Amino acid sequence: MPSLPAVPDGKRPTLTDLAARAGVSVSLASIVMRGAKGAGAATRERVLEAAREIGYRPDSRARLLRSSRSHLLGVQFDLQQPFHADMVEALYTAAESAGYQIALSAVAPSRSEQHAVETLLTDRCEALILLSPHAPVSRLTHLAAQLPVVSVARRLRPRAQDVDVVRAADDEGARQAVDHLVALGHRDIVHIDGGRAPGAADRRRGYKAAMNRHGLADRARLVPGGLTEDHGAAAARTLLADASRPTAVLAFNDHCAIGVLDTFLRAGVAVPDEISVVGFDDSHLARLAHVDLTTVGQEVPELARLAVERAVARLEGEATEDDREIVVTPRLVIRSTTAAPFRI
Amino acid sequence: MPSLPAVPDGKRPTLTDLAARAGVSVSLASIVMRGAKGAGAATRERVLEAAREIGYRPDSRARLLRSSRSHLLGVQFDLQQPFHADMVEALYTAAESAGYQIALSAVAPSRSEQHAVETLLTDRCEALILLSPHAPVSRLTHLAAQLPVVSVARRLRPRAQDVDVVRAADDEGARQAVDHLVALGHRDIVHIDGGRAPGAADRRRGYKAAMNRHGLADRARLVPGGLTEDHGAAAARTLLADASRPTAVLAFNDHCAIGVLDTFLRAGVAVPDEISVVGFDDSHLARLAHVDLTTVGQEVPELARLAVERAVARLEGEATEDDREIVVTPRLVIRSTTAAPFRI
DNA sequence: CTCCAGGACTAGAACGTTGCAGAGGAACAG
DNA sequence: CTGTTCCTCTGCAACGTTCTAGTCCTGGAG
Repeated sequence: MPSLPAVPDGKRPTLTDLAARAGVSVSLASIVMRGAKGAGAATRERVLEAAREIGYRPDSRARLLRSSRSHLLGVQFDLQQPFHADMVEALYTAAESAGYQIALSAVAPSRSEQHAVETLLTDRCEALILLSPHAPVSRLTHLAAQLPVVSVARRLRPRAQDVDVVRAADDEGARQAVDHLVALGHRDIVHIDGGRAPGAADRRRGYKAAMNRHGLADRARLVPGGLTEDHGAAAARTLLADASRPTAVLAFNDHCAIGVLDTFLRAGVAVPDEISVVGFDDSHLARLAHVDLTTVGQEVPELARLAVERAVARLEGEATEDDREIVVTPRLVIRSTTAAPFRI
Repeated sequence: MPSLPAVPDGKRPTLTDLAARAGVSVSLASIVMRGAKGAGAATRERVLEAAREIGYRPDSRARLLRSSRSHLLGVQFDLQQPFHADMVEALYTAAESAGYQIALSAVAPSRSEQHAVETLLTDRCEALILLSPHAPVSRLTHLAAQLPVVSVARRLRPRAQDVDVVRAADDEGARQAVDHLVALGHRDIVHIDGGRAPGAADRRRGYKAAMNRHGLADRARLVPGGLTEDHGAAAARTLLADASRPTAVLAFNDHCAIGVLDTFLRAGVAVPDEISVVGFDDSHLARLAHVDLTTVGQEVPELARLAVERAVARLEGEATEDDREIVVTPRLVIRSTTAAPFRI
């Protein structure tokens, strides 16, 4: 015999069941359940009581089907990026306070962006918030022809038609980091970059510009890196093998910086005594007590709030056409991996 | 070619639009779009072509509303746990090959489990897969009275009524780790535990039992730890402050182990030369080239497959009542943080 | 030639909601 | 007492699908 149905009757209770139980019409039950006005206090209480008794739960699909607005924002994120995890959390609360809901779709090695977006679309999301999307600009514009699209943390150049961008000022962040290091007395500052990752080009540019401005153009040096600990570790090994070791390193992101830290540690190079390290993102990794990494904060809650705000503005037709890009100034968070350089 | 705006009036195209465009009835268009049989080859092609032209996309909400089955599995996961990220990825593929879809709902400091489950329920998920849920057993059984519930990685004792459990044999994993260390020649093996975290009690038990079996009962030693790097780092500091330092450490999970590694590194204690370290989970953290942590693998794809399989079995009434718990044997992955102890 | 099987196609009723157009009353102003 | 207004409540038609029960063919068996 097949296992017993989860619920006695097997069926999940509907508005009709609820209405019957409370002895009112379906419409009235609906009114009560969504807290609309137009129901008497006594009846309201009776309906709510009945709902509790039979364990009634509104069916969001039917609800959304009926009202043409779904109030759903689709969010595409990468399961392996802590920065995305932080963003998703912030997006939940930002969306909630704007009266919207979030539908998540994950990207992973075995699940492409294309696939992720596909499911969000069939779920009838009204707008898409894509975290550091890698898709070609052509695909993004094609999407944007169908519904509002916000790209977070990935700058689009040339600006993609109809695609909104919310991002941190990566160049400015790199500048802040360099300024901080220079103020401490550093002159040999290396940047381990992020290759083709979203934001990497801007961080490179900001780094170079800042070095120039401090008259250190000839000391500027880029080392190829990437987004992961492994990339950082490899770059750090390159630096260690070198005759002239820098006194400070600006890594592409926190992950990368941690790879750097770890490699230095293993090689017996003291941080920050012998070398200073700065990360980027201020993800929760950086905040771990034993890491305590100086890093450039991306103001996650702010980015999330703006992304939602922009998506909603497009949906309600409030946004103008000439402010497609919102840039948030990052904020340097000084912790314990930077200090004045070792003087000879 | 960049197709033109979906439909003149800006509305997303529906089956009716598609049918009109292709010159067939709505029913037939539906048949073609879901690949059912009952349509001629020529017509089929014509409808598909029309769908491409107007950019038609089925509306999953309407679809699910109509067919009483939603084929949706709700997954609750923690944004901050890498192990969960790995599981989610595996769940996507497992569900897909079982003909089901996944709806994600995240747990985070600012978003409770209760809230996460709430949204999954209103989304009409047919079953719930909860990754290391912390909810009290009473709430789980209450949920399970409404729909099939699978708890992954959290053992429920006493067995909760109607709740399925899929988990790794945590005690067995701890045993494997201890056996490995003993085989290498270690005798002073410490376990940094996970407190009240799901699985922690079993790992403690497995550790103690293994130590007993090797006649090392009097050397067994527990140090309070936890799930994060910080917990591991704190525990490691305790060990370092001690007069008699162990030669090997079994940490509660990879995160914790990494905190331990880092602290040892900073203190100039060489791993594995002076002390061996073993983690738990084989999350991608452990696989990073510069970490290369010996760890107990949880067989993520297998856990995911079984969780989906079990949920589906309940839904289709195929599962019996007396095999509520599925236990998967973990597998020790030996990397480079373990070696024979330093001999005096 | 008749009959029937079966393939291609269609009409219309669900699914669980919400929104709209009203039906009854009670309260109140005139 | 009449008319008006407001409030509570109801019935019914959507929303975009799928499903059931057909209709209308074509062609092959008898």
